[in-house]
Amino acid sequence: MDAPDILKNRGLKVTKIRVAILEAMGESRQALPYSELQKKLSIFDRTTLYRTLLVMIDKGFIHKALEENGDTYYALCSSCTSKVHNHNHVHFKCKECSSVQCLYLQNEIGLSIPEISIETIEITAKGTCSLCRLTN
Amino acid sequence: MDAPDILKNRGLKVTKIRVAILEAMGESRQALPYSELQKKLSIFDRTTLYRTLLVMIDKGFIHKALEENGDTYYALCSSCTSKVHNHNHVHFKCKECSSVQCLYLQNEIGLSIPEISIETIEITAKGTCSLCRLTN
DNA sequence: ACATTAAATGCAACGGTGTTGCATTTAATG
DNA sequence: CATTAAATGCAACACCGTTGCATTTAATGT
Ligand SMILES: [Mn+2]
Ligand SMILES: [Mn+2]
Ligand SMILES: [Zn+2]
Ligand SMILES: [Zn+2]
Repeated sequence: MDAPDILKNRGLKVTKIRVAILEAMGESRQALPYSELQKKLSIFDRTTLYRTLLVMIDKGFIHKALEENGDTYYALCSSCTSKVHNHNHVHFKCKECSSVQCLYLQNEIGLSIPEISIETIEITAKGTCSLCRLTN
Repeated sequence: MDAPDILKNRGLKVTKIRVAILEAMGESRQALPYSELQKKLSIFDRTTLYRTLLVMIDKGFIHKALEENGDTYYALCSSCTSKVHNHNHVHFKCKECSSVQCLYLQNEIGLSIPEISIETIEITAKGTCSLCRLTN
């Protein structure tokens, strides 16, 4: 299913920038830093990009995978809706190539601390990705 | 041991802003967002604050506990040196009062994924802190 | 195909943060 | 107290987050 259909099915207007964002993120298979989205979508005003990202987060199309050193990495959601947001997966950043990806694992990771009520857990792993391991 | 001694013992010059940062963070017992440090230390130029934070991270005095929505939370290190940085602990943010703290737990949390070599893991938990739970 | 309208867009503008260069000041040392 | 490497303050620039407002556009019904 292509980007315009995805948008229609979820009751969102089909606009150029929304299509462009979905296509850019679908191709890369990885999280994209804001700075790169900005470059790829430089035909659009950055305010429009900013507001579109807000909408697409809210509607469950994308999520923030990582915020680091002022850059924010965005990734496609796997099963979110405007009502239900599920981001209980691991984010991985390669120290070599700086790529960021979502890792969907089998076993859930839980935490329990006395006195504190924990609702969500975010895990960011860092190391060397499979591609960079081959290169070395 | 007070802030000037801590700095001397680690071979750093005792300057006003370094003392002020150590004291501000020591009192709060929590991570402080950059924005708050900026306010508390407004007598200093913000470039100096910026560079001092860089040095103190490098020297193992403080670390970034959380980066979220453009604000960075800094916390005191428990046992880091300029050579060895140990941040394998959990960071917790209360959704009620926005406080951020370091949680030093017993059991280590490990992750293992085929093809990928994981070196470090960062865990951020969110929920309601003990103080806010009492208030509710 | 065309008019209607709510939503989306582009532009301007402001404040905050990250970052660097450079001249000046200061903490440590003997 | 003199020396000097380190730290500081100031200026400057780029980038990001955010908002208001006027204009354009996608969707809908006729
Ligand atoms: Mn993800
Ligand atoms: Mn910490
Ligand atoms: Zn890599
Ligand atoms: Zn709280």
